[in-house]
Amino acid sequence: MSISPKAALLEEYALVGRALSAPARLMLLEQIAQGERGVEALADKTGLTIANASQHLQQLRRAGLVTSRRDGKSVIYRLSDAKTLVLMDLLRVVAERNLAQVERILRGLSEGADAPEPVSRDDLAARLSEGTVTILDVRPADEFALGHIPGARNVSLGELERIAVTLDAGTEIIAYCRGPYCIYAHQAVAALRRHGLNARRLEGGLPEWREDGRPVLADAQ
Amino acid sequence: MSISPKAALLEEYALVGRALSAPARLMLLEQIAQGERGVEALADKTGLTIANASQHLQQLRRAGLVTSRRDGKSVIYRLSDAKTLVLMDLLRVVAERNLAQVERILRGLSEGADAPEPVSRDDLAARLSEGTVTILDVRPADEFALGHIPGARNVSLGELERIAVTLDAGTEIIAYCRGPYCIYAHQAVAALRRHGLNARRLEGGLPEWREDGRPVLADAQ
DNA sequence: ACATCATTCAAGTTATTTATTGAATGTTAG
DNA sequence: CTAACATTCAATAAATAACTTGAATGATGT
Repeated sequence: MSISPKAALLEEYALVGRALSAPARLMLLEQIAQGERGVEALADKTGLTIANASQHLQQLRRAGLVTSRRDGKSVIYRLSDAKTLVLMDLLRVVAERNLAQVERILRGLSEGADAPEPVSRDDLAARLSEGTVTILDVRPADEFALGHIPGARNVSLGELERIAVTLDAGTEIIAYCRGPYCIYAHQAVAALRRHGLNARRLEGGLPEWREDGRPVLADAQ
Repeated sequence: MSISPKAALLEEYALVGRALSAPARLMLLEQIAQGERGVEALADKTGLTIANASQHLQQLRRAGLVTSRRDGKSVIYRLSDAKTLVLMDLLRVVAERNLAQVERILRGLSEGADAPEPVSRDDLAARLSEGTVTILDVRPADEFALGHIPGARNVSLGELERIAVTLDAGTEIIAYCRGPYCIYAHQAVAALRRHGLNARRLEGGLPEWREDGRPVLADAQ
């Protein structure tokens, strides 16, 4: 303990903050939150080189945000626990609350259409059992396969325009995607509303839904 | 919006993480959590130069963690809201849970004496009304003056040895300091226990106590 | 044992961040 | 208006972090 313990402690706490300070690592966290994955899959999804992704993942692990295990030839990364999700969401909440820039970006996604308040997960759960709602999962098919809300229909943003005309204008549509940092649901809701449909966004994404202990359907591996 | 909105958003969220990635800024946050203060006072307390502190404070402000207002010649900084405290504490929790290094540093503070579990704020509040407990505030006098738990006695670590012999071995002693990152209370409890006293640490510090909506006594300014 | 595959390590380059210094800004008091 | 003061800005040097490339490690299957 050559330096003061106080400074040493702050250094360790700052390590956690530093892990959250690079967009590349937030992207990785978002992906890992969809379900555990190996380095190559994560690198693919995020557009990072494998070596680069590996290094970022090690930083996340050192900070205690993710853990890894070896599965045959692959190393599988997953979130350590729910605290990582809470941290990720707090980052978003603080940013959205205080950074005018974020407001502008999110408003830009709606392109004129007014974005309605998101639906809470409690509300959706209640409505799910009544069957009075259409749920759209706007994530890529492979993430949908790893787990999705029961009854949700997987639609890519590209297909959305084509599918919009087939949807019932009377039934409310609720769209969700990856979670705090994902903008697919924002874009889907805006597109649907331009078609005159009654669409809203789910608060949070699949990781938060799962974390609530609600049912998640996964395709057999 | 020259780059993708997704990347722009992540950049903004990462800004919040980056603000939490430097020990100097965590120190500043800890100080600001004691009560609002001007740049010079914060620089003094943290040992930073004024210009340096000013720049760090602006980063914290850009990230939305603190806000500032002008009061005469001074610029006063304060925490934006309770979310900042939650973020700070989550950093500590994640670090303590996963970083063996933190464990070692904290254990080193106790120097052999086994550290008991901290007392919850609920427990302390209950015991306060019964008057069956001695509360020690081990922060510097000026921070004590800005606000402290009613009935607490302000004692510096230096005075502690001298005062230990005057304390009743039968009454439980509860020590607190600045909050998540402060180690004074750890050290005080260790010292008192070496004197055979029944001492424990309060969970969290003054900022958390205040945030709970509990009474705080401040000396007249 | 050998070849193969996924991941990590190591070294070098580029880009960011930090701390310091001195000047500039904005506010109050005389 | 001017002087005094607190803070911020600007420019620099030093320290850190990010990304790339190619080699090394570790596990699996033949």
